[in-house]
Amino acid sequence: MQAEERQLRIEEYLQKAEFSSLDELARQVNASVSTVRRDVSALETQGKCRRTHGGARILTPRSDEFTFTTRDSQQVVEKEAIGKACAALVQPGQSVIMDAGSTIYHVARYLQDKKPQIVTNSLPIANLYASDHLVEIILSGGVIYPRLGVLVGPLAAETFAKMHADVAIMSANGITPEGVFNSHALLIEIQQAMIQSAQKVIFCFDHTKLNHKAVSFLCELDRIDTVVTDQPVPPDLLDAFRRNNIEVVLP
Amino acid sequence: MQAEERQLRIEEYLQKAEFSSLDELARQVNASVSTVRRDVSALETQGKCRRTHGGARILTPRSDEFTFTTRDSQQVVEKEAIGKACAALVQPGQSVIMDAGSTIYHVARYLQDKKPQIVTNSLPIANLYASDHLVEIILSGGVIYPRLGVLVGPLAAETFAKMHADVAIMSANGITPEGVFNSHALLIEIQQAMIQSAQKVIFCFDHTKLNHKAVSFLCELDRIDTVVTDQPVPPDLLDAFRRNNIEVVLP
DNA sequence: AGTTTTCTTGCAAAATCTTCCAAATTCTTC
DNA sequence: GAAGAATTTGGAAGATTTTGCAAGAAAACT
Repeated sequence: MQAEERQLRIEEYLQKAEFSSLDELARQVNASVSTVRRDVSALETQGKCRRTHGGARILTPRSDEFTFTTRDSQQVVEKEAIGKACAALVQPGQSVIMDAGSTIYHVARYLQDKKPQIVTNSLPIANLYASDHLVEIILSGGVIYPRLGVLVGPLAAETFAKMHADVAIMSANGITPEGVFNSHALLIEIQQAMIQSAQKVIFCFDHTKLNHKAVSFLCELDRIDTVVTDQPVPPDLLDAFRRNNIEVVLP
Repeated sequence: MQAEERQLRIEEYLQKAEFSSLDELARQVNASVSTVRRDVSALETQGKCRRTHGGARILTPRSDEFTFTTRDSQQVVEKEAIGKACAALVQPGQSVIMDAGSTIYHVARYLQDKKPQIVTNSLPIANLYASDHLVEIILSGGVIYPRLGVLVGPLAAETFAKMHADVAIMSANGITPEGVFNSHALLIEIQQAMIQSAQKVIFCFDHTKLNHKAVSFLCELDRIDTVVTDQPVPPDLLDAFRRNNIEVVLP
């Protein structure tokens, strides 16, 4: 590949991913880490991105929850790990319903090789693969919920009610032995439709969500097939998981 | 092969590929790398491409106009003018169906003050106002058409069939006294649904589209209420407009 | 403090560029 | 049509750039 083409592709990839490790970039453009490092340095002098330790990021991150701020850089690492582990559960060519939310966004980033068919109401995920010919994206309709870039409303719920997918990859605000809870009431109905339409249901939770309860009830544990999380599950919750035949996956 | 023909084909190939190595070009035109290198140098002095190490690239990055990296396309000035003029036709608070396409994107940019409710299948327009609380965006569902960022397919058509809006702001590839034409067959059905669902239909055409015919028929002139364009309309077309009570708006 | 990861620097291999030359092609002139 | 001149083409030698790797330095994590 040409040097300029490589740099352009790095730039484009960064636009979508906001942040990327040099390793990941090297894989993306099929070059060595050294070369990518030099490319990123060149792009930095052109003012097109900023180098960080181990990677690069775009200058103007999107102004929503997907922003990688230094504040929750720790969280990002965990979400990356969850994302990678969860993506590994998807088989090549499967149809995947994907929830909106930053954790699920990180799952999406690792799905490219699986050539999946993704059905989602998440604008960031849609943008991630908007010009990728390997990944087919079906976007639900709906009203854009400003800050989050999520499509909500009856149009979105209808879309998922009509769909059938192999897997649903979901997230929520909390999970306890009593079930899964979310704080965005607007999303509940849509998420329930997503769960209804999928053969297999995978939930992703970072450890802060375990045994945490939020306002609205989303679903019973028995609808869940797999939980992906980043730390060992507390005993009482693990018991509940066992009773409901929920598989637990750690990175 | 003639030298000129070779250079023409190199130029054409670059237009398609955006980047190419000399090796690849040599294979394309069936000549040696040395020869192709000279050709590329010649094309560079003519200002038709730029040499890079190991290859060449076109000067104007192939901005699919829709690509989210806000790269500029040709005729930006005209499109801006049309966009501004067209936006002025929208009343505050109206519901507006917006077609996908670069011209309409420029209309969208000037709509913020009108606090409109926008219904669209254009991902770039959706992104434009994704985190704006003044403009409500309803995105149609659908499959993302890779490089264009347009939502297509039955889901999209259905959405518009169910909608009702005050205005539809549309574009197409050409307009003649016989009607409006577009080249993307995938979009025709969706655009027809858009036109059907709107009280008032506005079409935007830059002057290159006037009296230009494309593959697929989109609609008759009598469905149009207003045409916004950037140069005076040719007499025969203007006659047809008058017969169909079409108002013409120039910036 | 010690371990791991990443960065820098220097270097050698690979790829590419320039320059030059000879063969091939085309053009000119007779 | 043929001989000679001019141009184009393909390739080779040496210069230059790019690339990937490795060792020590710096930074981050535990």
